[in-house]
Amino acid sequence: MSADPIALAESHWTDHGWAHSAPGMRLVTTITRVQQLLHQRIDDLLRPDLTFARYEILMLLAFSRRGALPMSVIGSRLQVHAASVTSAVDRLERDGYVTRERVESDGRRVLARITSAGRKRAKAATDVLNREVFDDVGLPTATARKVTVDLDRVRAHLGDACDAERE
Amino acid sequence: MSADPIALAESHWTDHGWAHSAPGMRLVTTITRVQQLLHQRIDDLLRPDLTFARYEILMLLAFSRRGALPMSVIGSRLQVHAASVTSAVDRLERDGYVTRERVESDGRRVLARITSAGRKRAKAATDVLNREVFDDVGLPTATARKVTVDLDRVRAHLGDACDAERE
DNA sequence: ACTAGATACTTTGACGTCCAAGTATCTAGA
DNA sequence: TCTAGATACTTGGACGTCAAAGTATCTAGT
Repeated sequence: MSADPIALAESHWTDHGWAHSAPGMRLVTTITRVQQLLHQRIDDLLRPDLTFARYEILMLLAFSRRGALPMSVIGSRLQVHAASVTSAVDRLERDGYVTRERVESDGRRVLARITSAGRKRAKAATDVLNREVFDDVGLPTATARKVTVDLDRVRAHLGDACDAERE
Repeated sequence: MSADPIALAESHWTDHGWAHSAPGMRLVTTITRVQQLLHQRIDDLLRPDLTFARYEILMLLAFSRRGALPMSVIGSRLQVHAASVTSAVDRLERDGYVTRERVESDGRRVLARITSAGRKRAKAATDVLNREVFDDVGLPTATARKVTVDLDRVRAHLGDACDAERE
């Protein structure tokens, strides 16, 4: 019997009469585990002043035309809750990578703006992540692309608007 | 241009000269997003008394020979930090699904034991998750298996001991 | 001109993640 | 017999997730 906890769980599923659900269960658990490993690795590389969540916000701002975006747009683009954006931007502001300013023409809106220290940190973080994570995820590029296409179908199935719907 | 935030990010990556890293970045971000969607869906189905983390512990105990396991074994099997096990078992105990008892022969060890209410809840939760998530993840079974195999290679690459190492 | 409803953001709280530190117990070796 | 080092678990804290609620601002319609 395998020592892999996920393979073990699949065996249990089958033994208990849920063979039909076992492949789906194994895929879901595997996705959860891979995400956990990736995030541990990425957070290790970005420590102590960045996490993946904060890094994503910095990159979004770095890519934007004026280096600033309303908080609601950040939440929408990263597909996270407004409260999560508030929390992460709080820390980026604390560390001097971002500033916040109210939009004069619409008092409801807050712009998060990347600072030059933030741009510099974003660049350094990207260099590390490209080199240590993204350049080699353990699959040949063609396979990585194929897995992404398949996972886009899972995203579409779960309600995400993504490119899988255009195929 | 695509409205998919992840596809957009890949375009930015390529535009900034990081084309080599772009497929890896897209896969990593897609895995993160799929995991987020899956967990939102699963937690919605298990609310209000279970989360995926707690459900996994219940299933581990339900599958075990005596319906009880030391906390350290739970952490090891689920590959989470001991403090996370403490937190989740606290809540399972609060809700009457699990009890805790110190091992007489080894005072360091605490056994978590599933109660009959816990078994019943685990069964009901499995029925719901099998029907609503695992039976149809948006991919044909053969494709789901193939993606799992590929993600196992990513796990192995990141240091997990799993079946990918035996192939 | 006014207001109900919508939008934007923050705050509070629960949750589970990990890290670091603390407490309790066990054990191999001297 | 004793103790240093190891093991097991809990606690405190930071973090980011979401839900719910609160506060502030905007706007379409009357």
